[in-house]
Amino acid sequence: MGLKSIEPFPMKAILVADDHSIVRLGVSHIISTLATPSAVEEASTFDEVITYLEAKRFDLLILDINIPGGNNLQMIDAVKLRQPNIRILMFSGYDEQLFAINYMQAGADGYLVKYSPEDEIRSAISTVLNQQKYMSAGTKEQLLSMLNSQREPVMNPLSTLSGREVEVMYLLTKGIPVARIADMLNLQVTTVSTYKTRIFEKLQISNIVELLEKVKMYSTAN
Amino acid sequence: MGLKSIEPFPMKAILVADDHSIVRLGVSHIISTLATPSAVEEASTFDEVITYLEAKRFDLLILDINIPGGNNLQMIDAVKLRQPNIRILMFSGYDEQLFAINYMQAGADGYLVKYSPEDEIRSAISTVLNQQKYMSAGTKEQLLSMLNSQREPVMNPLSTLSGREVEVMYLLTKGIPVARIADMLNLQVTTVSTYKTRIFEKLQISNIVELLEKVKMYSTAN
DNA sequence: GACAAATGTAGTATTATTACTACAAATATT
DNA sequence: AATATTTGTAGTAATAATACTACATTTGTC
Repeated sequence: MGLKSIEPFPMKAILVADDHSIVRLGVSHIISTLATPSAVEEASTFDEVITYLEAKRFDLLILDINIPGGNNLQMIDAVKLRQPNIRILMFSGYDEQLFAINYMQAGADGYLVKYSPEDEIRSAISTVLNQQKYMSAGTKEQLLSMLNSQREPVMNPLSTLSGREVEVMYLLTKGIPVARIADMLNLQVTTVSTYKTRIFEKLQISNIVELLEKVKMYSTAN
Repeated sequence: MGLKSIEPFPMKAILVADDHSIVRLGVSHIISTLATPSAVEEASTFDEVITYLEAKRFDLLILDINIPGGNNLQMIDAVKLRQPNIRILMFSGYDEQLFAINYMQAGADGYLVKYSPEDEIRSAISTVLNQQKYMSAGTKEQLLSMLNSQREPVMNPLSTLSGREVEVMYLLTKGIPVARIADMLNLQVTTVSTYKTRIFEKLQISNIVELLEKVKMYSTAN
């Protein structure tokens, strides 16, 4: 701790992607309190994220699931394609652990919900920056019980949905019509319709109102 | 400006209510950069807000519309009941100007969307703190055009529905398809469809999910 | 009481959604 | 490895929902 010119901890480059500026501000603020000195850039759309990734190397991307232009699992691939070694910490507004598992499997290094206390956010960022995986206690538990007994008694029906199905399910709960979902995910309308059918089958429901009930019932109680 | 003991600007007390801790952090950070020195408290549920309000006087409440335990217009009354002179700045994740008008009419002093740039958030907070109303350009415009045509007082849009419309609306919130509603009410499908269209027009919505939100927001059930 | 607006009702034409069906690729199971 | 499921994707045909339009009653207003 003497020589100014020798940096034992090289500056880390972090990209914070969220469409809410206060969230970016909060996250940047937390980052500024980390032991690791870091330079933060901010993006508010997924396109901006891509632009940044093509212009400069980053150590970590903190990515809001709901970012405009993104909002799907393919985001992970799109990011890793540009920078295979970047760390990705998903940052989500929903407590839905469901998403967590899917994104982790798709290659994310961590999944953090926005209502997590400040300390947890800080520790999640450090953890992922240090090349480790981060998972909230709840997510970890869910993953374990999932690996453990595959025939658990009371299973969360939402967890039986596949990645794509969860994406569509989420959009459906926002009241977005099938045609527009197809558009957003670059799929045929009939494809989305197939997902919808499968979702309804798996959850044993027959309309959006029931879908909202199910989601409320099984996702809030985390 | 010499005497330490004379405070020309007394400390303001601000309560930031949002279930996302980063948002609270970001807002607190912005507040700390204001000219007005302020003491910030944080709440993450509406119950906590009430508890705070009953314990201590606040100058300003920054309130997330979607806060757990709240999420409806009655929040305003609940707050003003405890502290009639408190200023309220609504902070919302949705851009929906619809909500804005409703909350302003219900007594809020400002309505701010979360994705607003930092400067706008800062200025909104100052504005409301200084006893003025804050509105985004878009909201202002909408409000004006609304006042122009007809200045009806705080109106519950649900109460503008006719008898038949209410019947259909109710069935719709149960997730019952149009065809079956027609059956139940012994009407033609197209008739029910017409009601549905009129309901959606009156409530300014475009799908069932939004219908449920409206009903939740305005139903006195809470 | 006259005229305007709101309400209850429905038809036609168009658009959106769903039911089936299919099939390759990825996973899981034996 | 061989076989069975699940998942991601989409086409065709059928069904449901909507946009417009229309019109006779109420209901409200000057």
